[in-house]
Amino acid sequence: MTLPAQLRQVSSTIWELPVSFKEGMLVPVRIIASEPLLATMEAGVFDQAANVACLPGIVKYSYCMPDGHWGYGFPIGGVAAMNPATGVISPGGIGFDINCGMRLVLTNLTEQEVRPRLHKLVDLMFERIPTGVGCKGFVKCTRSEFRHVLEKGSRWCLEKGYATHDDLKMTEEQGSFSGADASTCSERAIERGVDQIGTLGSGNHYCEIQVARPENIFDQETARAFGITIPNQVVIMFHCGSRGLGHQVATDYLQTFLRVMTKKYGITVRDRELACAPFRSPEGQEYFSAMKCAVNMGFANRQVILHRLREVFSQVFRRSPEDLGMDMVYDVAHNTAKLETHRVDGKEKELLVHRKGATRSLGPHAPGLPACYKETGQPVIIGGSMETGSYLLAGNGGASDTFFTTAHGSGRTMSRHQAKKMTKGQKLLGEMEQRGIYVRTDSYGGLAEEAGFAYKDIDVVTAATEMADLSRRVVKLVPIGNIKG
DNA sequence: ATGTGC
Repeated sequence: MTLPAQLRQVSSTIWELPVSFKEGMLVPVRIIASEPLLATMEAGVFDQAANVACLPGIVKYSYCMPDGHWGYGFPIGGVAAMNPATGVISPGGIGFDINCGMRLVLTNLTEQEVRPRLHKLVDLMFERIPTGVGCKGFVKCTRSEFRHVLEKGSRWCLEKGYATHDDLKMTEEQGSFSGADASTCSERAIERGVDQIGTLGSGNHYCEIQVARPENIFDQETARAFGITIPNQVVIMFHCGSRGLGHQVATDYLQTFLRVMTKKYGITVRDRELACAPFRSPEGQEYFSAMKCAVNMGFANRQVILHRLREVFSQVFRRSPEDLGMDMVYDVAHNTAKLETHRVDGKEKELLVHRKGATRSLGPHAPGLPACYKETGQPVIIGGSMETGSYLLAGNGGASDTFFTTAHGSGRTMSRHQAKKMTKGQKLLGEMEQRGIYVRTDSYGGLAEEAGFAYKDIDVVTAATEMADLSRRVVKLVPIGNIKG
């Protein structure tokens, strides 16, 4: 595709569109990418990032990460920091799946120990962790109890025996965003979410058994600090979010914002999908609270899935989760908005940072890091396609430019429809099995949509984040077992 | 992404 004529190369990994690119732009666009990745980006990405640059209160740049692609309103991979006093909050800058995120869990097992029981393990995971559209979890929860989940996140899990103190320590914001008031979530949102705690969902959500092969370790010292200490160590990575609850919250407030944005607040946007409200307005604050509830649902969801995983491994290997070393490396969200303090033009400022398909990436010594990661920087978990593997990285100081943010995944290269035309789920499953990856899925059609060829090369994406100094590669993790929605 | 969209 032809790049916009006004796109200017700032460095080997920074590409800038000036405010003259589009009428109404308040700040320039900055695309962070290597040249080959930039060439694969759709025209829509530049257009959408430029639309975001027009949003009231945006500070510094409208960013797009190296895995950026076309999304709802904002590009996926979009990062926008707003001045909270003058700026807006926009659901399109967070995504429908609020607190979609990644969790990585250690074991002290090796691939050699797991292989003989892999089928049993994956089958039991598939049985115990509900997958697919509309799936329900095992946690029986009244609506009023569910409101506690929304207000407390992982802290609720700790109270109910689904979490350890260490789990909370190893979760972004300790698995609980403060200021979540469940009364800002509609009854419909609560209805959709109440029986979905501990469920994986569908689409690109998965739970994977992976191996850290010695030849895939990029940074031995940091790998050790993150708990990767044994050759061919088995780890578990999973990807899911806040399910129906987050989706309904996004839907509800998009509607509200469309109603009040122009009429009440006089804001016009370049695209209806950028519906927003002033952050300090009643509507903006209500959405911010409901979004936090969805964030907490996302953390609780992943925490209960971890609880089930511990039971499954315990049953198959006849050892306790402690004995199996099933400790968390980290849990990090990639669809949120957060009030954070950042240094802008030499001054500390509080900003509302939208990250949509973009991962927080704190560098060494950043406040908010668990003590054990002070020297290494934050573990960053980037999921690739189910065929090609995923990465554990570490946050770098250089990410301060992007408000401490890096990429989140591979990014699709083709539509789900197109991918489904190119292969059949059952055929793919057989091919993967031959290559030593055992997969169970709720939907063969859904599996075909997630084929490796439908995604950008994760090696290229993570290399670009390293070149741009946003995060550095620690270890590539390759799949041997996978359950999918 | 989503009790899947026209």
